[in-house]
Amino acid sequence: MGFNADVAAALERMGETLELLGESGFKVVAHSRAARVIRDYPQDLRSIASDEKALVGIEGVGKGIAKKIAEFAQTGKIAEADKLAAQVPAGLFDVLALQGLGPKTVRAMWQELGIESVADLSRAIDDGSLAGLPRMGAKTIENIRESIRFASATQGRTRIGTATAIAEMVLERLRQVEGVDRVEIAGSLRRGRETIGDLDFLAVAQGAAAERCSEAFRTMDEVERVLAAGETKSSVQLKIDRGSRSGPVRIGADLRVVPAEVFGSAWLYFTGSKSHNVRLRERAQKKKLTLNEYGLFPDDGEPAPQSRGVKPRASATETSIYKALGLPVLPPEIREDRGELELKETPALIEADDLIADLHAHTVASDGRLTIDELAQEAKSRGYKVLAITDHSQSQAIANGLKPDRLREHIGAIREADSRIKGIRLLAGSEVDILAGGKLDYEDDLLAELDVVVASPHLALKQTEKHAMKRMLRAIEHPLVHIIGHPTGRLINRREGLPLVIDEIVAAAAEHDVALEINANDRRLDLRDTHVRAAVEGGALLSINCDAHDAGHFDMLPYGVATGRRGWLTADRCINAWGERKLLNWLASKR
DNA sequence: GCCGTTTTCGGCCCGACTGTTTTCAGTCG
Repeated sequence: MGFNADVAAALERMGETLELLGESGFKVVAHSRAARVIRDYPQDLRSIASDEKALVGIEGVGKGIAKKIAEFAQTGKIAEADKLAAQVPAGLFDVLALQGLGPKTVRAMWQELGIESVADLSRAIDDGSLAGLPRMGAKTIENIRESIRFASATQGRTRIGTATAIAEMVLERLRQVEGVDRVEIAGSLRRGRETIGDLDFLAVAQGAAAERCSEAFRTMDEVERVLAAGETKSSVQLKIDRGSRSGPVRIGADLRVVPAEVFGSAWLYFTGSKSHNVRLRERAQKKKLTLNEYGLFPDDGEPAPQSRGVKPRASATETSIYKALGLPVLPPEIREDRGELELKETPALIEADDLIADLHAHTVASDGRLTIDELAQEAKSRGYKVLAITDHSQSQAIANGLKPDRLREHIGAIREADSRIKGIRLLAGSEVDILAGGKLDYEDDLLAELDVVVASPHLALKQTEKHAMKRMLRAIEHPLVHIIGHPTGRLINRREGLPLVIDEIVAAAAEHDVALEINANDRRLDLRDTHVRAAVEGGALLSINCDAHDAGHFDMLPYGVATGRRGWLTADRCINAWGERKLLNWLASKR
């Protein structure tokens, strides 16, 4: 999708290539780190690609990478990367991606046995030639066989909603184990990432209880494979059959069991992100301290202070460690090494309780499951004070979109319900299609009758950047539009969505006082976290909505809120978190 | 390849676990 993502992918691949060619690990890490920073960068780097000084100003980008970015902007490729890639068989990257196989082993397979793909590897297992490699015993081979099987049965990272449901099931089980004082989620799920690689759990227990906890974890019915079973750490692969069309969900899960006095340092460590942790350790080193999962210790130059009886400066809580490092306490969602260590105080990020309004919901009039009354009662029961009912517009024939006369009738029904139902304010709205050329799906006189216009792209989502930008800017500039719904139209793991230059979209939204949606549905989460960050930096308003088509969809609000928090969103910039009067005044100002 | 109020060269975060080894390399997070 955008330029940054393309450059990042090229650098990522280059790092893997260097790894397979046996280059220094530090060089590899430098490439993958630059790739990550560039992928997350809130501004489109194309605009500064010729400005080497500006590029080098980005953390993790030096002269070498800056030149590659400039080259990529000019020619669409990196000559050196292509030259290196030509030396490595393309199929080898899939081998490197297998669980348990790293660069050293894959390189040996390639150099010694001519293995160039997963298929080659399978053959080498079957014909016995793999066993000829050093350190390649029967168990290792069996593990590789299993990893190949697991990889072919898994499709990438798991959506946060699915991962949350599985994690809660595991939590409940572990919390029932006798003598286990506490169990918490860590890892990317705690940080609220849109997709989850592995589930991470942290338990507080000691002695026999710790063993019982690990045992309970490894013997759950859903465990398909045990990868590690140590004293403090267990690692498994889960298979959960949820009776869904897409088949069973497979996901890895790790459990660490620690005593209560080191809980904080362990939780910090296992929550990550990895690069946030690296930053914290660097910070610790500058203060002549050393940080690991057992605590923050004075650095005496020797390793493993915890096992030498050294007393930690902090370890029981995350708060105590951040404080001892001279940092504000940083919420998990922003622990991504995206500049959070520069913060002077804990940011007041938006919380679910701040939201008094949902401004995007569907009824049976189009493709929702609930009537106006049912939807209103559901929203009210969840504590909302304002609900906008926004059924689909006429072009969405497949979703039973409303023709103008039906919409006029619907507006009347919503107003009638609003006068009758107490305790929640109902607004008449529409989720209006932004047609391929940027025109809206209703005439202006009808749009003007609506309290809320959410303008969204649904069709023609494979447009070129040029067409997509023209289309979306036209919608943003429309004076009757309040919110741009799921602005890119992406579906996680399924569809890229429109290739938008996000800082230009943000600038236009800020200029025209239009809010950009964070659609909380975990299939969408659109805008995504890095886009939200760009919007926050660029001064645009945001709107977090559940896009409810059914009662249960309101349960997805936390994912939208987490995405907002990951983008450093504060309540004052989110229209759903404004007071009722301020919100209604703002909506009315566009009428 | 990146980075620098001790450095423009010489560092670069830290530990658990596994499997194959007689003391450790490789992988992972």
